[in-house]
Amino acid sequence: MPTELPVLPDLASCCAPATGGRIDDASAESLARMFKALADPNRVKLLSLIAASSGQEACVCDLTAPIGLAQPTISHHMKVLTEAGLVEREQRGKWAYFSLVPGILESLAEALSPRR
Amino acid sequence: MPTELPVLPDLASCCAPATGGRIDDASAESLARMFKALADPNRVKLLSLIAASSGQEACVCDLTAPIGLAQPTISHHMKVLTEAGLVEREQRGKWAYFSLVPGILESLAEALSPRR
DNA sequence: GCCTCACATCGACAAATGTCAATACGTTGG
DNA sequence: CCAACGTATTGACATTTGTCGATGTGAGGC
Repeated sequence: MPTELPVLPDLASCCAPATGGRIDDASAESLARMFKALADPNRVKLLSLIAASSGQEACVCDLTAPIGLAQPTISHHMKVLTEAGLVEREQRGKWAYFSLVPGILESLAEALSPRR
Repeated sequence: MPTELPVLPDLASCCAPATGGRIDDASAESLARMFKALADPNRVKLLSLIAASSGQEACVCDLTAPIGLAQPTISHHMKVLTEAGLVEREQRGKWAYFSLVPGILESLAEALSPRR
């Protein structure tokens, strides 16, 4: 099977708890990679918009106006979110629909919860 | 009351849920600011080390060796974490002790939890 | 008072990031 | 097949970021 999948964080290693013990290098990097995707206010807004949309999905055309950035910039941010494993992309006709990866935010939240 | 507090995220606005509705600009920026502090693997490791330490606290001298970075770099990362409101700094004698801000990770986790 | 220790700040540098205009790509409708 | 539309990619640019060596600062110990 193809190794070297560059960013897609397998859920197993992505969400080892950050607290409650010394974290290993791989887990720290997986976690940091996902947090980095959330480290931009516009990407937080994008996620929020998608989560608030009916069906938990939205296309780029729905996101450009509320955020107030140019279309290529929105595409760039969506690529970052996708490669971080936070959203999924599905092409339907001319439109690209993005939706939250099920359970990913819960997993992230779990990684943050202390004590376990 | 003093406005323009530069980074310290008052818990009220920092942790408005990112999902479950369109987030406002201020909340998006507060959230992004905290995620940005977590967006570096070495800072994730630092938080993990502190959380795993007895008494939930550690000084810089305890953190330098496990992370494997120079002392000024550790100090820099701790400053980032402190200014993001994730850790607190307390000077005791010659040492600077850092500890997790109580409840902050839970609040962040809550902001990530969908549906609310 | 000095010297040492623990830590912070400064200056510099390469690397990564956010943004946009211009352009390319793929799908649909005529 | 051609034109229009929705997105993605490219190239460019200023800004930010992570890192370190050198230096500054402040508290204790002699």
